[in-house]
Amino acid sequence: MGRPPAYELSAVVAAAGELFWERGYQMTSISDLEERTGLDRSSLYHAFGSKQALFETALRCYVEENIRDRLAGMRQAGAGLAAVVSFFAGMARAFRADRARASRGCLMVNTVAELGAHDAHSVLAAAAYRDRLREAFGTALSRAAARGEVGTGRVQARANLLASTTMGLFLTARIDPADAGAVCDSVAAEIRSWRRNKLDP
Amino acid sequence: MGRPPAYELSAVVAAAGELFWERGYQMTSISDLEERTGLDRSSLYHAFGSKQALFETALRCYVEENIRDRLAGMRQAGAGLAAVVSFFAGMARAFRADRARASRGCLMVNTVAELGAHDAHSVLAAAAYRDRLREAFGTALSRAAARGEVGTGRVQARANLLASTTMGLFLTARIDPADAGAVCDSVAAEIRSWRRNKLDP
DNA sequence: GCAATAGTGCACTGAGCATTGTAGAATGTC
DNA sequence: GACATTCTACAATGCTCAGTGCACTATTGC
Repeated sequence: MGRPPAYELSAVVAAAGELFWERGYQMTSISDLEERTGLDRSSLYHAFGSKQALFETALRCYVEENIRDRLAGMRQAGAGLAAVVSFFAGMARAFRADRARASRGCLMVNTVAELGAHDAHSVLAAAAYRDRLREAFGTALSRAAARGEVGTGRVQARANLLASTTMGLFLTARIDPADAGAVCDSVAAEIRSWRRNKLDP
Repeated sequence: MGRPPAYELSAVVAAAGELFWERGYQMTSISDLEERTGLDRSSLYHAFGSKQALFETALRCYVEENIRDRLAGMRQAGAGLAAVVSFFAGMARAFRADRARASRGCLMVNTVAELGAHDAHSVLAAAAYRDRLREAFGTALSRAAARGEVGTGRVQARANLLASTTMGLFLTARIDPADAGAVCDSVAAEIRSWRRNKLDP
């Protein structure tokens, strides 16, 4: 009972996330959020409690929306080295497809750089994000190793390296999206060269 | 003539840079800068004109102080693949030696993530920073190729990739410095594996 | 010592910020 | 249709911020 909300919560969170993604946490004011979401500040505070809480919700939503699908290909049963290459090919495509969007980089990456040690939550969220990347790369590389596509020795080290590289790509995209696309191609080429030579022992 | 300054300009710039590095541009207030530098805001404004101008000066100083020496090893005449490996070994050492400092990442990386497209100067500075990294990696890899340590085909692509990876490492360090050290080791291992097998054509 | 010059200390300004309070509007239940 | 409940609009709160104005101090050149 009571008056029904005039908005859809998920749409508000998504709109807020876009704004935080464009401008960063601190440069986004409540007034900006009012304008973008169409809600009055009183409604925002009623629904989320604080700017910080809205941001955390938006960040969580962002990660789900933007990462899950991207990593899905590497978690499939048939995934292997090609799936890892595809991930970076997809990144390259995304960077080239929408320059403006690509130049925002990644909200999670931007957040850890902006708030870092001053906000415990963002460090935890960033660690979780990093671990999801690592796990996905690790899964695909493990399968590649099981199939003999690559050696078994450096699977986790390489997965961690690729997670770090992915974050670096988002930063590179903030400097120049088209250039970041080219670096994605280089990463893909490097990964392809991990393929064990059939003549090797 | 006139009253002499009671401070040393370079020390003030360095102190301001440290603060910006710890807290980021926006979270650093003029009051914070007064406290850290020991100068009154009137002196700061007299010397630099604005918070933005002080930041740009501090950023320039930071890049010179922190990057030049790091890259020096790769610009020497005798540099090759080992110099590139050494660069990442040095990064690993630094990350492990001072956790608190390492968790600040890199001021330039943080800045491009925080201010990004909203401050044209920071994008230009970041591009220059990226290009310095690329050039240093490119120089060392070219020499390595000339000596036959690695193939000649992917030198610049790999240099760009390593520049991107380096930025990713600084972000990784913001999440967990010790872990970033481990990733540095993985990068070094990967680079070593670029060494052309002596039995190859 | 007496200008002229340059640096400093302190109070102040106006703007913008996140957050809150309150009055009213829209719903369900009886 | 009255009530409880939930949402919304708008105004105001107290606070911090970047930047400024001004009186004062320390120096140089004469």
